Amino acid sequence: MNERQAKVIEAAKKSFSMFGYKATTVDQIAKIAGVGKGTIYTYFSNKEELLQAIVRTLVSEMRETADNAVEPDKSFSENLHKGIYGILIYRKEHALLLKLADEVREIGTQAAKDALQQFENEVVNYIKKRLDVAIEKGKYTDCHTELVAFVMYKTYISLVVDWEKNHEPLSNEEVLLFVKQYFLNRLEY
Amino acid sequence: MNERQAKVIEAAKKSFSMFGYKATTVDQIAKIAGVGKGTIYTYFSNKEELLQAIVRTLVSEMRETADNAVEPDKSFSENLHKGIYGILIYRKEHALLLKLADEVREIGTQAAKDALQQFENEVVNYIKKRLDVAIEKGKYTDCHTELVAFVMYKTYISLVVDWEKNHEPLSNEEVLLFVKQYFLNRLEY
Amino acid sequence: MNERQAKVIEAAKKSFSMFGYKATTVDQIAKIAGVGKGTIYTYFSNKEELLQAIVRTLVSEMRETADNAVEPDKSFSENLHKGIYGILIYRKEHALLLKLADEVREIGTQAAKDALQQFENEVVNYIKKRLDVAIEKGKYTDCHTELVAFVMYKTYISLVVDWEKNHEPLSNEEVLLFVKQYFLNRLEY
Amino acid sequence: MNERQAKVIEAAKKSFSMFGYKATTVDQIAKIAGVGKGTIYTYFSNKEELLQAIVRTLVSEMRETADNAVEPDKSFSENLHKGIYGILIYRKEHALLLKLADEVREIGTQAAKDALQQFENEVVNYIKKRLDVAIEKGKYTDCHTELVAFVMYKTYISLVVDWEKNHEPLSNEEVLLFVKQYFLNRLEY
DNA sequence: AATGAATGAGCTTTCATTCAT
DNA sequence: AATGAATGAAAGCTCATTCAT
Repeated sequence: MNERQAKVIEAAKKSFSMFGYKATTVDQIAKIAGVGKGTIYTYFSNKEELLQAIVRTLVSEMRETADNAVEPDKSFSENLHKGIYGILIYRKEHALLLKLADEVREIGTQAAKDALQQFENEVVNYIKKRLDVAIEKGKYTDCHTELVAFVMYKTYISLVVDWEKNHEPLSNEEVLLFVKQYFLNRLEY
Repeated sequence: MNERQAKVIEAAKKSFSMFGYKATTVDQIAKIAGVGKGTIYTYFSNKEELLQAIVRTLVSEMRETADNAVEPDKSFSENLHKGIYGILIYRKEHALLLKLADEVREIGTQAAKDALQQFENEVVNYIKKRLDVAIEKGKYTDCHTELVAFVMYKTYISLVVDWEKNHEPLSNEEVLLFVKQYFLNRLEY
Repeated sequence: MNERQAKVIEAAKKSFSMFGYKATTVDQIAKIAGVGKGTIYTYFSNKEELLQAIVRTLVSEMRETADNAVEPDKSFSENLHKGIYGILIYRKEHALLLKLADEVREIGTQAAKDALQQFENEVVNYIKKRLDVAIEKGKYTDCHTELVAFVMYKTYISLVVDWEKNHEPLSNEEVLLFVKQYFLNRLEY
Repeated sequence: MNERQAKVIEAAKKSFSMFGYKATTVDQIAKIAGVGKGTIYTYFSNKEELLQAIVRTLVSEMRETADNAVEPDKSFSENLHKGIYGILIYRKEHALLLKLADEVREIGTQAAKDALQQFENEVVNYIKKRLDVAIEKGKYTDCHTELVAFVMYKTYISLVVDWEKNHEPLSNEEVLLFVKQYFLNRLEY
C-alpha cells in the first residue's frame, strides 16, 4: 500500500462518509485525494472494488484492535469494557461501515455485503460468547444471549454514532456508564 | 389527495423502501404505480417533493396513532405501552423513514431533512416527557431523560427493524418484554 | 419503425460507413441524425444493438431484392445477371456490410457476427446452386463450385466497392461485362 | 533497428492483425513485446508512427522479394508466377496490410494512408506492366489492363486471405491453378 | 535508456425533467 | 389531465501519452 493509494482510500472514506456510496462520484474522490481520476483506476479496477478495499481495511483494523484488547487473565466485565473501549477508537470508521452496510445491502455486490455482515456478526458473537460464559458461571441472569448481545451492540452504536448527529457527543466514560447501568447491572463483578 | 396521487405515493414508498431514494428511478415508480411518468410530475414538481410528501404523510399518520393511543386517565406505564404498541403497527413505514433519513441527510434539501428530523424528535420527545413525569412522581430513577428516551427509541428500532434482517422476526410481545426488562424495570407500576 | 428511429439508423449507417463502428461515437450519430443523444437509447439499448439493427435491416432488404430478381422460367445466366443487377442497387449498403463484417469479427458479439456471416453465406450459396445446376445440365465446366462462387462474389465486390476507392466508378454494364468475360465465358447461353 | 525495436514491431504486427489498429492498446503491445510501455515511446513518438513503421517495413520487405523474383531473361508468365509465388510467402503480412488499409483510410493521418496505398499501387502496377508487355507481344488479349491487374490482385487476396476465414486454407498450388484458369488462360506461353 | 505510475480527454450509458400530443 | 418520447447533464470507465525515477 503506497502513499498515493492511501490518499485515495482516505479520500474515499471521507466522501463515502459524507455522501454515501452512490452519491459519491469518482471525480470527487480524485479531487479530495489530490490525484487524477485515472489514478484511482490504477489501483482499483472499479468504484466497487474501492469500496471493498475500504471495508476490508476497516474490518481487519477493528478486529485486530478488539482482539488485542482482550486479556484472557482478566474477568469478563473487564474484558468487555476493554473490548468496547478498543472499538471506541474507531467511532468514525464505525459510522462509515454502518452507512455503507445499509446502502450496499441494495446495490452492492455479494462480496461487499458479506464483508460487512461478517463484521457485525463477529462483534455480536464476541459479546454473546462472553455473556454465555458469564451465565454459565452464574454471574449473569439467563437470557436470550444473542438478542441481548445484538441490542447491546446496537445501543453502543446509537450512543456513539447516532446521538451526536443532533447532540453534543458523549464522552467515552458516559457511554460506558450507560451500558453498565442498563445491560451490565445484573452482572456481579 | 386523489386516487392517482395515492397510487404514486404508495409506489414510491415501496420502491424507496427496497432500493433507497437515489437508486429509485422515476420510471420505476411510474411502472409500479401503473401511471405514466409524466403524471408524477403533474402532482409533484420533482422527485424530492415526492419524498417530502411521503415523509409528511407518514409522520402525520404515526402522530395521529400515537396521540389516539394516549388516554389521560390511564397510568404512565399503561400509556407508554399503548403508545409503543401503536407505533408497532408502523414497523415497515418506520424502516422506510430510517433509511431515508440517513440518505437524505447528505443529498437532500433542507426541507426534506427537516421533515424527517421532526418525526424522530417528536417520538423521542413523547417518551422523554413521560419519563419526566414519572420521575417527578418518584416512579422512575432520575436520569438523563432525553438520552434514555433516545436509546429506548433506537432499541425499539433495533428490535423490530434491524433484528429481522438476519433473524426470525420478534413478536410484538417479545419486543415489549425486552423493553420492559431493560428500561422499565425500575419503574413502579 | 417511426421517423425518428429511421433518422437514427440512417445517421448510424452513414457514420459507420465513413468511420467504422469503433471510431463512430454515439454523439456523432446523434448530431448527424439531428436528435438528442438520449433519444438513441430510447430505441436501441446500446451501441451494439444499433449495429445489429442496421445489419438485420440491410440483410433482409438485400435478400428480398435478390429473391424477387429470380424468375424460375428464365435461363440460368439470365437469372444470374438479374440477381447480380438486383444486388448492384445496394452498392453502398454492401460496402458498409463489408466494413462492419471485418471490424465486428474482432470486437462484436456473436449475434452481430452471425448476422453478417449469414448474409455472405447466402449470397455465395445462391451463386453456387446456380453453378451446380448449370454444370448438371452440361452448360458449365465442372469445377469447385463453392470456391468459384466465392471468388465471383469477391470479384463483384472488388469491382463495385474497392475499385472506386481510387478510380472512377465503373458503370453497371462494365461490371457485368467483366464478370461475363472471366467467369461466364464457358457458359453456353 | 535494434533488438528491442524489432520486438515491439513484431508485437504490434501480431496485435494489429488480431484486433485491428484502434482496438489494440499500447499496453497490449508492450506486454506482448515484453517491454515497458514507455519503451515504445522511446522509439516511436506515438501509436500512429508505430503503424507507419510497420507498414514501411512490410512494404519494403515485400517489394524486395518481388524484385528478386523477377528474372529479365525468363518469359512473362514465368516471371508472373515467380512474382506471385514470392508474394505468397507474405500471406499473413498481407492480411494485416489489408485490415489496416481499411481502418486507416478513415481514422489515420495522410502519412499512414499514403504508405499503405503506395503498396497496393506497386503490386497492381507490377502486374499491369507485365500484362501490357504481353499484349504488345500479342500474347494476351487486349483489355483494360489496370482493371484486370486490380482484379487479379484482389482475387489473389480472396483466395489466400478471405477464403480461409471460413474454410480450409488452399495450398499455394491450388491458388496458382485458379489464377491460371481464370485469368491467364488466354495467355500463350 | 527503460520503466510504469499518473493523467485527463473522451467514450458509453443513465435518468430526472420537459413538453408536444 | 395524462402521457411517454425526447433530452442533455452528469456518471463510470478507458487508454494514448507524459514524466519522475
